Amino acid sequence: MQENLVIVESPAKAKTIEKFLGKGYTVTSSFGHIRDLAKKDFGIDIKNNYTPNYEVSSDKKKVVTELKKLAKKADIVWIASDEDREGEAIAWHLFEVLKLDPEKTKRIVFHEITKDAILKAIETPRDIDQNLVNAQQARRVLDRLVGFELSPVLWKKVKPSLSAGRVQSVAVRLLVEREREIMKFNPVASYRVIGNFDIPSSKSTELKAELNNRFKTFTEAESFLSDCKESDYKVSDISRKPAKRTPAPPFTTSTLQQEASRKFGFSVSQTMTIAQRLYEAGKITYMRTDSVNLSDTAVGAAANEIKSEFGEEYLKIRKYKTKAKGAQEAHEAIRPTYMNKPTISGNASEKRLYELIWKRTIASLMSDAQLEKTTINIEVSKSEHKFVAQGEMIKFDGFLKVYIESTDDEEEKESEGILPKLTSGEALNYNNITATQRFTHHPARFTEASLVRKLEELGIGRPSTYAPTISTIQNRNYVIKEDRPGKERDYKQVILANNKIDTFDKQEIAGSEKSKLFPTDIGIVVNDYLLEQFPKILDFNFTAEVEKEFDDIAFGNLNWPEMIDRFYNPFHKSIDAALEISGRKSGERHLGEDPKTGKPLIVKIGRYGPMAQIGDVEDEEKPQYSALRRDQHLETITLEEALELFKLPRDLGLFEDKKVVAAIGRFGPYVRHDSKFYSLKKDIDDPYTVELERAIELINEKREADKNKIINVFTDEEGEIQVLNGRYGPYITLNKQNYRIPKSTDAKALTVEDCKEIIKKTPAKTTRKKGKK
DNA sequence: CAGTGAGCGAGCTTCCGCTTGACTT
Repeated sequence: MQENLVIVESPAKAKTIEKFLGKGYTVTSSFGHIRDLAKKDFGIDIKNNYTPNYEVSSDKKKVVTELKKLAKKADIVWIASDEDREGEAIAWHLFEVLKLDPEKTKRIVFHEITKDAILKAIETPRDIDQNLVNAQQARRVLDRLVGFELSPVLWKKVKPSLSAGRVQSVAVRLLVEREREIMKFNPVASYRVIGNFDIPSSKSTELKAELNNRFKTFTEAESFLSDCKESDYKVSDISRKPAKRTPAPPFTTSTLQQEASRKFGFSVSQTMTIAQRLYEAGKITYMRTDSVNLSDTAVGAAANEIKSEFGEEYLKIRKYKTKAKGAQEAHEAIRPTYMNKPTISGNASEKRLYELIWKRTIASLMSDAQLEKTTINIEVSKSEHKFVAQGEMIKFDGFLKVYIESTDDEEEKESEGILPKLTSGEALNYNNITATQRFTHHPARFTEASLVRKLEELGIGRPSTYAPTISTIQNRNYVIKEDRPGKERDYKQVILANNKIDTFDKQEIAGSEKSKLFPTDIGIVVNDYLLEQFPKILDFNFTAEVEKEFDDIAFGNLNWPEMIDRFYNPFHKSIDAALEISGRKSGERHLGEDPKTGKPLIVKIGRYGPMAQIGDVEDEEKPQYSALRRDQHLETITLEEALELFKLPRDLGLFEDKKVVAAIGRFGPYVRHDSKFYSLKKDIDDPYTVELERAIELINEKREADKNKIINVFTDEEGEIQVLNGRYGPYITLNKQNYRIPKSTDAKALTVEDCKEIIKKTPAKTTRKKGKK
């Protein structure tokens, strides 16, 4: 019997396909790419027509040996990697590395994992498309050149270990520019007027309506309310208009990330981890895709489910087409494998994500919702302005029965309910009319998911890299994801009720943020520098432009080293030019003079991050330094705020003949005594005012707590072995290394020998390979 | 893992896109 070897990219896919093909076919996977450019010397021979130097990655050595073994045994090797650029390159690398025989190698592709599709693919094999492979090589080489030439410039000019690249640097730019827009933004106030009306003809109901005008000033609002006091009200006009709503298309990677973030607050990497588990369990299709397409079999299964669950009238077959820039359509949309399973077993997040995917997929094939929008105008006899009430009634729910897409708008949504029955000309009485001062909102900060959406819109990055990119810019400390409290803001409210107008001064919290991305000072300085020196790379259209050329290469109309050469020559010149300019980029700002010494006060990025400095390094007297606090930024800190920093550390006095000092560190305010740290209590202590007496109290408290922490101490020739109580239960510590105590051991009873035994048995800490997380 | 910020300098950092495990304090 003929032995066949089929190679796909993912092991989960291999498992499924093996079932379809049966005897004579071994299906295995390459686990993605098996080779990459070497790390040293760029992995590219630039002088020699950009010849790439590929190496089997260290974590792929095992896979490659295994594949070689299997290929040797096979009569025919079927390479079934994805049909896109990267997939074609994987096919070519496999062919090269496994040294396959052209006569015995066939390249096949399929778009859905069904028996029919796979059998059909096997009947229509083709050759490896070298043009498509070349387009990938161009992509790979360009990214390496950009990344490995730009990053070292940053090491010299800003700070070591920083990074830059075609994708990540644009992501940071988007955040920095949005942040600047927000800083510049001045909220504009206006008065929004809401009227609540009684309906004499039906005593129970009330009608809420908003004025079709907002007043710029308090005086205008107040004078309008005085007019209202003297006015009569009547329904002047009622209009009803039919409307419809259509469902959103099935999920792609980026839309799944957005909805999971909006509906459940998942980070993009959380969503991907959960989706990966669902995929491996065979519950959903592949989760890294930019396609909204559903296979015919899936549409059929979904149609059956809709008909039996909701009825024929709820079914509407639609064909979705992908619009995203640079989409490569190697897969289907993300959908349940079995459309007749609305729920699954699994943990809570797996269930939630699965149900979301099921609902979205089903809804995408359901009927439009039919609505009726009603608008009622109310005339005010003493004013030209009108009140407008809007209502919405669902006449046929259609897809709304299962799924409603969320939006990023945080604006409070006025629920547009059903309006009471009224007739034109009917008189109304006001119950109360309220003018509230409202403020315009600055542009929204990005969440992880909304940044992914923006990148996708620009055609930058791929489904497999969205989550890693978001992590990289956070790991480099260009960006931080955090909550920030809002500020208290005063606003005015004028209320007309019971024939009386009253004014209230009120407060609200405005501008609080939850789980948003903020650029850091480093991110801002790096972005400004890159934008100044390498505007082309940071251009939002750069990726789209090179993608066009990659397409030309893929069609065989452009030679890839030529394309790279045209890009590289001017690019490399700009690198040299940037390195010629002496000095570092520190984002230095001169804030003014220190009133005490008359010396200049500056803020800048120092070796350890953002800092303030009084005096010059060249002065006789050494400058004073202070790190900025976490909530302070180079661009916005004022002279007063910076001077405040130098009031710390404060000398509190002596305790047990040693100095006690109060200051603020990375983990917040603390007092230091005898080179030990004692945290100040949040909301109770203030480092600017705390007294010695209180500091001693804190020191004693901590000493007491530490007593309970120590179970036992032994002194050994290797150092001090301590048995301690920790967060995760008792543990042993020696020379700053911690060791776990086996369960069911009484920590108190451990002897020195027991401890040494445990230490010896603990495997040496696997020194994490480079690329710290 | 909290304080620092001078200067020297070995050796290292870094990209984007395919994939899945090992990591547990």
